[in-house]
Amino acid sequence: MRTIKQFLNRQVSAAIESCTGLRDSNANVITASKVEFGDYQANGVMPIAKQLKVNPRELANQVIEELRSFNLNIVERYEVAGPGFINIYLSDTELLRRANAIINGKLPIIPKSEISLRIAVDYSSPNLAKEMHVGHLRGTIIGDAIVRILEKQGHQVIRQNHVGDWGTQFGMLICYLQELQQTNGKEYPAALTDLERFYREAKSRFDSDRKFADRSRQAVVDLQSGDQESQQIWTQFIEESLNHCDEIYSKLNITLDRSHLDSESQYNDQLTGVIKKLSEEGLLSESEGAKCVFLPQFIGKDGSKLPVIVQKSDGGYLYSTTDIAAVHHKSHTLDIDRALYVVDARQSLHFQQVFAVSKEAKFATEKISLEHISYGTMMDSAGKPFKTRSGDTVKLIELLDESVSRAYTLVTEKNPDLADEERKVISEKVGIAAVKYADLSKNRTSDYIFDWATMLSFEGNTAPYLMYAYARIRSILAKANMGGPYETISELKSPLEHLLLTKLIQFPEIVDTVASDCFPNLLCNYLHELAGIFMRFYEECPILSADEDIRQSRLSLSNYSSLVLKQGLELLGIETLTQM
RNA sequence: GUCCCCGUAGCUCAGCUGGAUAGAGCAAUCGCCUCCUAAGCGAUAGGUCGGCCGUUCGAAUCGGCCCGGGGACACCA
Repeated sequence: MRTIKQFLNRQVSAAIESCTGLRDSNANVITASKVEFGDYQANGVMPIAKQLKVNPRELANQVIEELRSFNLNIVERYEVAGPGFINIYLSDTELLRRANAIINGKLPIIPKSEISLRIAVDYSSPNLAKEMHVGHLRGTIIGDAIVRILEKQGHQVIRQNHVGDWGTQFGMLICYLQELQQTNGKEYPAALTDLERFYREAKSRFDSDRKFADRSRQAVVDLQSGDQESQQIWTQFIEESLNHCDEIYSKLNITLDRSHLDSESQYNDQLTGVIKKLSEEGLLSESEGAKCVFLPQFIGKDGSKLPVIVQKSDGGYLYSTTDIAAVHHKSHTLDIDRALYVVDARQSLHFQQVFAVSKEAKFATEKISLEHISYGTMMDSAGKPFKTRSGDTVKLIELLDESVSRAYTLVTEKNPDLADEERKVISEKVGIAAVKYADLSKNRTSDYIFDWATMLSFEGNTAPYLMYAYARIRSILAKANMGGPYETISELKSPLEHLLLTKLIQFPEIVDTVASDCFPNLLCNYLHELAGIFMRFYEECPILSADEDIRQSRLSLSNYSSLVLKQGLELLGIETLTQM
């Protein structure tokens, strides 16, 4: 199943081939940049005319003649414009036919991808030594949206939450827990309700008490060599920490659960194998006591070769080693086609190195596509990394709670007549949605300025705007009180209706783009534009008071709008409401 | 020093493989609720797209050089 854009691209390209003999040319069909230019425009003729040294407008005319002979029923007419653009106007009849098939369920809103791939997506990946903080928000939200989109397209998605549960700091935490256990008996899990504080206390012990620090280092060794008591405390700690994560995931409507854990500790027993293989491949060398891989493309500070250190001089392993082992696991055990790593942009060098070493040493199969889906840092309104006034990281749970409580204030203000219970439900959804959407709607690669005022204004290009649009539609459909099913759009009377319908039918094109490029903000932009067009339609075109046939048609168009909005928001991990 | 990212309206940001007169939202000013939810709609105002040069029918987009900001760069993750 192809989208209209893909279809037109192929047709225009074929027409160009008949006119010029050039095969597989880029027809460059895009959504028209302005309504005056039709629904789609093909920009590909001009570069080709230039290449062939012919007049671009003349070639465009020939291509159009050819296209007309194809008799495409989706196209109403073609026009040459400007220096050689081909403007394409879609046929309302055919648009209606397709739209109605989608509304009544004969065609899917989002067609399945032609090929179903096995795709691993690493995302969220909190460090279990601490509580999740705002720094984990982006990766978690963006990753979850990507996962939902890929799954919807019919790919086999394997979520991987690569939690940090094996680092050096766990020795410190285990030791501190042991201390508390000795003084307070079995009370110790209570101390873990505030992991952040627990970590700070342990850290300050570590920094101030030499003996404690030594015991901590020993505890890491004990833990990693399988000491029973250390393991037991560690397990308890991890369990408690994961409970915190689960609470966040559930609050944020994130699809991750315990079955998606792909923890660092799982790779512990594969690390020696990684070193061995690297050595066999002749890639391993020793430098200053550490085992390293030097690849020519990585240059360090003073122009010297930059190592990928895979084993420290004290014998310990690093996260590069674990990540390489994980690539092997994805490639050879999970048979993955595409591996996405939704991780902070600051780790891009790390991933370049891991990917390069993995390919070089054949930990990666030929077919696997390793992609770092990087995102920028979260900043405060002054452009500095996001911290509390006292300089601590902001706990994610507190941020979410604040958003919900601000939403509650707002709902109460906007809709005071609603029962308190309903206002609570609405503010839960709206508060969380606002946080998620504020993040998703920005290009992931840029740094993100987190600002309560902007995000919680609940106006403009925000989740509440989209949710409100949805609630309005549902409200009309409920008021129509005809039992539905509102499955037939029969005519497009106003240009706005044509615009709205065209927009709706383009939904799969955007989903397709996001699936390949992993930029969820494109979907946000689309939904915002769609909601905007609907709002205009709503203001300008009477629905319930229209004559019967138009009323039926507009209700169906509204119904279609609600289906797409709901589906789109769902793909972003945002829930809808029927009233707000 | 090397490499990577960024610089678009007062603020926060879009701008898809170069495409037609650079778009939203917030903030500002002015209109629109006896009418389907005003968390809305319309209108006005606001830009030498950091700078210069180049590639071409066409550049915010591609290339080069500068300026400014951020990040990464050997035993943390």
